Amino acid sequence: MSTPTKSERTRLTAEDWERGALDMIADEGVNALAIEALSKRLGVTKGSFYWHFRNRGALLEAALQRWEEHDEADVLAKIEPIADPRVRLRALFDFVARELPSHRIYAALLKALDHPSVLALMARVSTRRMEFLATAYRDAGLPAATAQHRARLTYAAYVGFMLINMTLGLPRLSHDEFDAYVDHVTETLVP
Amino acid sequence: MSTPTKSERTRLTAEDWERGALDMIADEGVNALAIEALSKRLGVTKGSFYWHFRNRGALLEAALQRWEEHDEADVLAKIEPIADPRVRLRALFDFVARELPSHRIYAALLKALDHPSVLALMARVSTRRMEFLATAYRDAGLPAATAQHRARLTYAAYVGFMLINMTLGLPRLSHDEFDAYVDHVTETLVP
DNA sequence: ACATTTCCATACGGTCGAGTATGGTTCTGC
DNA sequence: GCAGAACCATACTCGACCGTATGGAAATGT
Repeated sequence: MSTPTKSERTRLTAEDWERGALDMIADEGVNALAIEALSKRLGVTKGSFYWHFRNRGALLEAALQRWEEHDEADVLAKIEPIADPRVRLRALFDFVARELPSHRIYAALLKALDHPSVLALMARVSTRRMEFLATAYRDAGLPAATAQHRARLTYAAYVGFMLINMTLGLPRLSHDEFDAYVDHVTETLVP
Repeated sequence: MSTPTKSERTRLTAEDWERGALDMIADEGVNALAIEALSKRLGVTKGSFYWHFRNRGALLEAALQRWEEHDEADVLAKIEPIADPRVRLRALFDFVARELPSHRIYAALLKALDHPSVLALMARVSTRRMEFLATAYRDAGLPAATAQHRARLTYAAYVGFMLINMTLGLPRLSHDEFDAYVDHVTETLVP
């Protein structure tokens, strides 16, 4: 009855390191991602790490790519099929409320734009999400140019909100306040 | 005819170090602010630095405080007296277009929220600016609660725009595109 | 003019974390 | 049940900075 997926005392794989790296990023930020600290967290030593990866940058790159492909894509996958643009956009904002691991990582990455890899990733993600929003607004009947602007504004509001509420240590909105805010935003931004 | 303000071969003061630090932050980011590198930049050695400051943290703290008091305050000072809220908000957005040193630093700080001092500063600045916006919206006739939400939304859009356009390496908007965007934003957000 | 303060150079010690070298242990195929 | 591969531990080196110690040069008062 050996359960190899259980994290008891089994040997590690590259994927384990990547997941561990993402956990660590979510908890302590990108700059805190040190391989010796992560090794301790995983119950091994550096010797293990340097068998799986060439160096620290390779791990970060792999972890970010994993996040981009999995978590990031999941968000759009769950929202994209929603037909009504109003509901679709509303769903997008609602995602921010829940403290999904994906969003915790997003917020952590927002704090680490110093790093070139993180910067490049966020640039890709941002353009992708803005295009998604532009499509939604066109579906809602806005002319192309207006939809483009509104998409930019909406994404800016989104990322700005993430920054203000999750990244900065400002007093968090209560549940009711957040609902009222989201209502206000949808009324203001969604045609 | 000695011109002591000229940066030829004069001795340094604490203020010089603070300004130099801000320049360096604007150019290469907060994490690149190393005292030996800054010393070289200023044409002296570490020995000078440790006469003026206790350590690196003290310099960063002083530089940030300087920015907060001077550059930061200047922005509001120029905008606050504008009576018409529409024009006032418009002016605020217009400031983003110009590559003022103050904004370059703001963008650099946005990339370094990992650092506690930077985080605390940005939290202060954000609340201050949001309150400023809330006042503007109340002056424009919005009810208090709505004004609060709209202020949050506007500031989120502002900081998000800074992030997308200045911090991330995305293709910058042309002058015309920017104007069109600002028009769209003011029409959408300003009552 | 000379003493004192102010400012800077040089040289050193100390830390933190990345990366390497090398050998030991555990798995897997045959 | 052993050979080779996969995985990990231990013990280093090395570079980048921070911070300190100390003496010298430049300004400034008297």
